[in-house]
Amino acid sequence: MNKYRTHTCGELSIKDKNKKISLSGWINKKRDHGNLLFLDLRDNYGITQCVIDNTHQNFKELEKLPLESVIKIEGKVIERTKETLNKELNTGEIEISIISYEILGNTKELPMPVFSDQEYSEEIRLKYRFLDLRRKKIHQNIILRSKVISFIRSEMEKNGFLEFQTPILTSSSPEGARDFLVPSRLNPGKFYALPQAPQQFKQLIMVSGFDKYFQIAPCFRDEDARADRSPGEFYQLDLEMSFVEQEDVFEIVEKLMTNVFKKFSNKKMLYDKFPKISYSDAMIKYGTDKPDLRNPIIINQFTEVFKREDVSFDIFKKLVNKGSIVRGIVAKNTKDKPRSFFDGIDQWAKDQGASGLAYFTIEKDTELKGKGPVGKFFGQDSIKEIMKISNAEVGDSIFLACGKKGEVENILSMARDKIANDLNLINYDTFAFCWIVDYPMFEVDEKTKKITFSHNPFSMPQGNINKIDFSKPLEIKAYQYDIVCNGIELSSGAIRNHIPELMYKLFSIAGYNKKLVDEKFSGMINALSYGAPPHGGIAPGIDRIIMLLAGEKNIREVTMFPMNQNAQDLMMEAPSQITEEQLKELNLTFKKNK
RNA sequence: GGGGGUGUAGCUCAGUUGGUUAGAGCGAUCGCCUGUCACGCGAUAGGUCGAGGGUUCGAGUCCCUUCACUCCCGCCA
Repeated sequence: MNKYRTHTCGELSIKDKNKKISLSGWINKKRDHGNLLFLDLRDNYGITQCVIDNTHQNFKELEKLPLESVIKIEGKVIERTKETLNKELNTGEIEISIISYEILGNTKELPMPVFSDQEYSEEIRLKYRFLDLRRKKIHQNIILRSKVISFIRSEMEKNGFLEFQTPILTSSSPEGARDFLVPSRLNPGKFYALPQAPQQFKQLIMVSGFDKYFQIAPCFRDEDARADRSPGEFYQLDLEMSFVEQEDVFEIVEKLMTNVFKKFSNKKMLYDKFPKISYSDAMIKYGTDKPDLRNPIIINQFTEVFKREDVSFDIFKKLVNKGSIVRGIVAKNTKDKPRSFFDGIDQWAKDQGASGLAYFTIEKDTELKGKGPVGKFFGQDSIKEIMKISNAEVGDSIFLACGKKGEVENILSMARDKIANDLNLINYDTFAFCWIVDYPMFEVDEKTKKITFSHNPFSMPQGNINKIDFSKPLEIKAYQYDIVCNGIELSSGAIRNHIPELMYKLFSIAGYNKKLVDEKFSGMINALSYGAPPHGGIAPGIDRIIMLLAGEKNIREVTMFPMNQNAQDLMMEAPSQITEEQLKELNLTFKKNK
C-alpha cells in the first residue's frame, strides 16, 4: 500500500462509507468552531472535508496548522447528515473523521492566499507561480492545455502524421522576427539562433521523404510582448505534408480544429465549413486580415459618393480629390441613441490616433435626410446612393472615415469592433472560424519603400509558374493562408515553393542575390536541388487555441511558467548575470556603457 | 523607442478641497465558540503611502524626476 494515500481528495463517495482511508494534500481551508474543526484537504483531484473534535488528542495541533501545509490524514469515511451535505463538492456526501495525521510539508506565511477568487498583481503571481498554480482556475487551465495537446497528438497520429523533434540550436535567418542568439564556445565569434519556427526543418523533413510531419514545437522570437503574445517563447502545432495542394491542408486542419473545439468547449461553432475570404476582400470588408466574423458589420466603400454634386462635405471632397478614399460602416437602428453615443465613438476614434469619424443618421419625413453634424451635407439622392451601397435603412447611422487606404482600413476595423460591442451585436458564445487566402507574395515596406516578402519567402506563387509576370511583383499572389477565429490569428501556412530557380527569382525581387540566398538558406536551397516533393503545411498556435477554449484574454493564464512583459522570469530570476569565466569561455566581452 | 493605466499593512482595496494619530476586509498572533463549508464573535501586532526631489505653515493627496507591474502603438504571423 502507498505510504501517503489510499485515495485522492476527489474520489471518495458514499460508496466508501465506513472505510478506513488515508489522504494526502494541502490544507485548503479551516473552519474552527473551537471544539470542532473542519479542515478541507485539497489535491489535484478535488477537495475532501475532514473533521476532528476536542476529544481527540491531536485537536489542538491541527487547529494551529497554517493553510497550505501539506499533511497526510488517516481517518474513516463518514456519511454526512442530510442538512450538512455540500452539493458543490464531488465528495460532498461524505467527510473524513480524522484518526491521525502527519505533517509532510510545512509552510511559511503565505505571500498570497491560495483559497480566494481575488485577483492579484502579476508581479506576485509570477514570483510565486507555484502558489498561483494551486489556485483553481489557472490549475484547470493548465490541465486543459495538457488534455488539448494530448488530443491533438492522437488526432494527428490517427491521420498518419509522424512526430519529430527538430534542433533548438540552429542558425540565424534574415527574414522574420528578431532571433534569440546563443554564442558558440567551440566556434568563437559565431552564434546559434533559437528557431523562430521549425520552418526550414519541416521542409527538409518533406525532402527527406517522411510525407507527413507534425510537432508541438517551441518557437522563439525576441519581440515585445502583448496580452496574447508571450515574450520569447510559444508553441505551435507545426505540420507539413507532401504531395498536397492548399485544399488538402485545409481539409486536415479544418477537421482537427472542429474536433478540438467541439470536444473542449460548449460554445457553438458558427460555421461547419470555414468560409474562405481572400486577403483583398478581407481588407475591404473588415479592414483587417483577422476579422471577427461574429461581428455582422461590414465596411462599405463610399469614395465615389464624394465625387457627386449633391454632396457638399468639402473636407472629405477635397481629400478625395487628392487621392484619399472614404469608407464607412452602418450602425443599425441607432436613431434613438443619445448624442453622447455618437460623440463617444468619434472621441474614441481620435483616441486611437485617427482624425475622427464623421457620422449622420438617416431620417425620413417627407424626404430622406441626414441628421447629425455632417448630415446636412448630403442631398436626398446621395443618401439613397449610400443606402444602396451599404444596405442601410432609415433609422440607421453611417460612420465615415476618410484618408489613405491603410489609415481608413485600420480605424474602421477597430470601429467595427467598438460599435458592435457598444450595440451588443457579438455573440460571445460562438466560435467563428475562417480561412484568409490569396495573400500577396510581396508588399512595399512603408518606411524603406522597398519590396519585401509579405509573409513567408518560401511560399509558392499562384498560377502557371511559366507565365508569372515578375515585372509586376505586387500582383503576384501566393498559396498562403491564415486561420482566424473570433478575430484572433491562429495560424498561418502555405504551399511551399520547392523549385530552386523560382526561389532565386522571387528572392531577387526582394533584393537577395543568388549568392546571398545560397549563403543564408543553404540547407533549404541545397535540399530543393536534389528532388524535392511539392509540399505545404501550416502551424496553428497552441497557446491561442487554449486561450479561446479557456475563454482567457491573457496568454499567461494558459502558460505554466510565463515571463513578464519585460521577458523576465520573476520566479527563476532569468535572465541573470553570468560570471567572467563564462564570458571568457565564450570569447565575449561587454562593451561598457559610457 | 512612444503613449495610457496602476502602485497605500503579508494580500485585495478605501482614503473627500492639501489639514489632528492613514482606515476596512482577508491573512497572521491570542482568546471564545461542537455542524461549518467565504463559519461566527472579541482582541493584538502589522505602514519608508514604490523611490528621490520640489511647492506649502502643512503632502498619501499638487508639481518634477525615476522605478516596478500592466495595456496599447511600433515590432511580431
